[in-house]
Amino acid sequence: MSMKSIKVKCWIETNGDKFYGPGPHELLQNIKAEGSLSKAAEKMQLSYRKAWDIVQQLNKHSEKPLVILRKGGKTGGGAEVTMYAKAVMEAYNKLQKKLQEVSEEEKQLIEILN
Amino acid sequence: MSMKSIKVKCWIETNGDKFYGPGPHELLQNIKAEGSLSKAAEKMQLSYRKAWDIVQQLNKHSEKPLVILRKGGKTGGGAEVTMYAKAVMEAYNKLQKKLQEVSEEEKQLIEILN
DNA sequence: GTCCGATATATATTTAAATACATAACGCTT
DNA sequence: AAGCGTTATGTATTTAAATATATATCGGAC
Repeated sequence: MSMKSIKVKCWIETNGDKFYGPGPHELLQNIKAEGSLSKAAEKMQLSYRKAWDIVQQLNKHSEKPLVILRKGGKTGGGAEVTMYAKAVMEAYNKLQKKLQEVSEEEKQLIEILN
Repeated sequence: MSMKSIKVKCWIETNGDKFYGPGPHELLQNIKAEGSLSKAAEKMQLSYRKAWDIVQQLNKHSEKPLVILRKGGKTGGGAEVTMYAKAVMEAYNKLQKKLQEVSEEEKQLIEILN
């Protein structure tokens, strides 16, 4: 037997460039949980440099900022996601979940392959 | 204004490895149209080598072959997709189309972003 | 049996992405 | 003013994917 399964991925583009997808989404989740960009990156085995770049792109192409980065202070600094980001994350979760459900209802392709 | 749009991609995995997705799908379409693997690859700006590898993986992980390659003969050789492949292609098209529709109905994410 | 146009396959090169590394800057604490 | 933990940023290195190149093979046509 072959054990085939359907996967779905969705993302947002702006002017044909990727803006928000699984990678940024996971990063935001980790920032929310850790309160630190470096820890968030480490958690998903991503270089800090790359994680920082992602945050720049997100904020640059968004009407309102998604992530606030602070340096210095008693904790050395930190990162947090905005309320706005939380709304985006939730809507994205909802869409991804729905798409996965739809793909699993549509059994035709899997049946043919097995 | 930001001109944001939702994109969706689906694919089939077997044992956690990608089996059938947008790339192979486009290649099969081109093989069907051209009757030649080299022409099919050229059409989508893909190296022949890579296209050939994709065909091997497709046939290797499928119950029935998806592509038949022939060498020699009056035309020098050629490639064709099987009836089975045509069924897979159609089912995949249908699923991809449906997912795109669902994603566009779910306006919530786009509304938030704009 | 030579030529033609396609597939078959190994190896080398190129390319793009990601990582690694190094160093600076910040602001609070002591 | 020195130390801390974090963000900030340029540059070098590594890695993986894809391509390029070269050559062999097949089988019908002439």
